[in-house]
Amino acid sequence: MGETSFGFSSFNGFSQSFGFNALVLDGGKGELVRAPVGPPVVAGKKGTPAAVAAALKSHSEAERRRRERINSHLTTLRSLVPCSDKMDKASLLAKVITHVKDLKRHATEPDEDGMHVNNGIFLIRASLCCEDRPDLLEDLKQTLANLPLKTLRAEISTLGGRVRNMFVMATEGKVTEIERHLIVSSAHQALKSVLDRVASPEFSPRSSLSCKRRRISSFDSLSSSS
Amino acid sequence: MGETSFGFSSFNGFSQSFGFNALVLDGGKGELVRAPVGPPVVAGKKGTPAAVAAALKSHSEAERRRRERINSHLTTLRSLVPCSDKMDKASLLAKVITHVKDLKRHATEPDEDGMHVNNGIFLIRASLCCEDRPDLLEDLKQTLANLPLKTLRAEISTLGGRVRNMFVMATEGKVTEIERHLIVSSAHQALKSVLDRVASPEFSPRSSLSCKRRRISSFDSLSSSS
DNA sequence: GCACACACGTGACCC
DNA sequence: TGGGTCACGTGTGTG
Repeated sequence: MGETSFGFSSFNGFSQSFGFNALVLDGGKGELVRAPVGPPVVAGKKGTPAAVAAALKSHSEAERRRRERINSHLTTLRSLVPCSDKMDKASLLAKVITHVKDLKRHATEPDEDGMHVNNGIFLIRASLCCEDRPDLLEDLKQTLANLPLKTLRAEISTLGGRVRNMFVMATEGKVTEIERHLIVSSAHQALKSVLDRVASPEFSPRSSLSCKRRRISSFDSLSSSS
Repeated sequence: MGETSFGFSSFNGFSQSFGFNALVLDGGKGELVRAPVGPPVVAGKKGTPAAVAAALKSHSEAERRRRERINSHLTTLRSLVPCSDKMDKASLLAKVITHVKDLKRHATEPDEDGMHVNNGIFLIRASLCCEDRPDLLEDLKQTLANLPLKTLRAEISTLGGRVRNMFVMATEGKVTEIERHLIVSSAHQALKSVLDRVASPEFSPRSSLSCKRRRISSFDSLSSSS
């Protein structure tokens, strides 16, 4: 049986290229493959040699299809998790595991701190509530454009002369923990300067700004003023 | 070489159990394994028979370790994605793919409507802001217990005689789109009745309730009252 | 018997 | 050169 194993092994290199033709070729040369050993070593157990050869072939083809199915899934997984190109199979799966865990973790604590981590890409949610002024929106737009973030969503609502803005921004690519803190603090700083430009604090005691997990919520600031 | 292949195949069953001992045994019986064929069939190409046997053994062991690594990752993945027990390898990977896609999709639309979907399991975020009263919390606790949801997170803050609650709740299992709507609306209804029990609306004009995407935000209600 | 899925050892290839 | 990964065919078990 060992011999037939080896013989078919070499033949199957061709069967991959030629597809079904190889079956005919294989069936024709089936005897040759088993020739090197004199006696019918183990193969005598089953039916005619041609039949067992055909069965073996369909078996290997099925196995090949199975491998292709698995590997195609692995490549789509590779495209789904970042930086997994040219990574070995086991490492890819390990990365998929941590990725799933990360995503799952953030799915169960939504909106806790206004920031979501997605495998190196960060989402920052900032909200801002203050008195309205003529060019506030233009100011905000400029400020956001100068940040190393792209704005995914923005919500603006006004009521009674006050304006409330909410943004969801994301880093352009993967960032380290340190870069994350720098970006967040600079975003906070920038939005704070926008607030300062609205009016002097003593004239606008009810402004609020939320960025990252430290939030001066609109609820708090408005309640304390009432 | 075919013979050695078959011989090692049977031997490896032991090597798995006995580990390194099998190598010694193998070195000692190396000749015996290849004995059945008289001439040095194919093995003449490389070094001493014992050497090639040792190489082959370490090779197959390395491959076995590789398989174990991959499979262990697959089993942890199986524990991570729901309903993937007793599922074939390819299907498992397919499920992992859709799972990752789902999680990713909801990671990029955070907090949009206070509800996150996770493969049939729904997260509902509800927040509630009103005047405090003695047994408000007990009332809330009862109300939530009667909903077909489990509470994942709860935040309570009070300020100036007002109380603000935030809950993240999840369905116990997978639910359909229709069930989702029913659950959400019943949750909204239940929480609304809690608010009504605080005081008559005319005495508590600044109560707010957020559930699902229709949100009477604290900002709106508080601003309108100021 | 047939179809399917898995683990295994092995040749080829790459550092 | 070894130590690693990969694809392959095959043996084997399950339905």
